[in-house]
Amino acid sequence: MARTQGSRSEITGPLIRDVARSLFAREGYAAVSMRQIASAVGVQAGALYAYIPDKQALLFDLLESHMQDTLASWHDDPVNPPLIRLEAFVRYHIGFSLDRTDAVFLSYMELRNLTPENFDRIARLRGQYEAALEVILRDGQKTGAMQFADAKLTTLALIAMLTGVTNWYREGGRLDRQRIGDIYWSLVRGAVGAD
Amino acid sequence: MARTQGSRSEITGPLIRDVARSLFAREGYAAVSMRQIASAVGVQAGALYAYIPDKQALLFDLLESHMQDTLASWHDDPVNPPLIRLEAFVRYHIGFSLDRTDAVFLSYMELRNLTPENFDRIARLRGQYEAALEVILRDGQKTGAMQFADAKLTTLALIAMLTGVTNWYREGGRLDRQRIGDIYWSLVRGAVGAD
DNA sequence: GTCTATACATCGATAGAC
DNA sequence: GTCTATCGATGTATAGAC
Repeated sequence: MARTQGSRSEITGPLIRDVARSLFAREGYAAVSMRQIASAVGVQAGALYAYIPDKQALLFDLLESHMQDTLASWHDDPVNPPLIRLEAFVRYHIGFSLDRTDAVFLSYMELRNLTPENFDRIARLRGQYEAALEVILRDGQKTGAMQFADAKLTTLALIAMLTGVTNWYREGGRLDRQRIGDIYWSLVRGAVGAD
Repeated sequence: MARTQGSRSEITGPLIRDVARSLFAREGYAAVSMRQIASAVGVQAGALYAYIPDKQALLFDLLESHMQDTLASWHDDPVNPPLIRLEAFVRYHIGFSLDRTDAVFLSYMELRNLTPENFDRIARLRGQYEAALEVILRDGQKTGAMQFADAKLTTLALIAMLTGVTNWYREGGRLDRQRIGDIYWSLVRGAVGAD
């Protein structure tokens, strides 16, 4: 199977996604042109369409793969005490989010630029992730290790709080990741009445 | 001072801002055209430029006036105990945000579409608002009414948590505003170690 | 697989009539 | 103050050569 001259499909495909993720995060989906993406990749605009059907599919692919990664990388062990599981979730969510700030940003910033069908699919994945935290909270409530008024609201409140880290964190800043995890865990522990 | 025929400046001006705020929030600044705004207002696109210099100024005006409203409506009384002041802030922030979900959404969603100069001005206003919460937390820490590791991080974490309400709240939903305020206040009270 | 070239729509903003 | 008309730039996407 001879290679076409100039063919670099094995790197161009992923590169398009990397470039698009970065540009979308920085300037917004609607503000970024296909020409701009192509230029950063190092090809002409027309060449992009050998890899993706259209711009919308590119955005959806970025959001879907991010949500699937997020779900697939989280491992909960219901055998452990709820507080141990909650601490693991907090540290996982912060670490995972800080490793992919662009994707995290896109995943709640560009939902409105998805078609209704694509939006529903992403919302479903997001719901699954929220459920992963909610089940821990409900278990903790059951065993008496945690105390709060509403598991659903607490789930949404905690995820919003944790995800907010991506808005201000800068590599090499005042606090390292371990310390940030410690601080947020103590906030969460208090919020769920586990002191 | 005779009115020009067809002139409706006293309503068209504010209407442009209302329409733009709503459209920008729903579809994003970059995705909304001036023709779209004009159509929703009920004029032709060219007429918009009698009220605003350009699209960028329209966005900046929306964000700036929202941040100034947010700052101007908040009243803190340093004489009160820190926990009382914190509860007031929590309820104020939730209530004020839910009254203006579009503006709140824009104010952290469209920052990247501001020119650098405009961005700096909005960031400065945002910093003032964060400082309003931070001073309460530091006072609470001083008096021993609150306990947490880092006042700056706690400030950002709490604001992210509270603002998140705008992402899921729907009028006529399962919980009314009073109840939502109660639930979030108990989460915050726990987070700052005030139990 | 990538290029050049281009079709066709739409963009922000302006000019001049009324 | 608003209209019609339009400029010049830019948008997504496609066609056909190599």
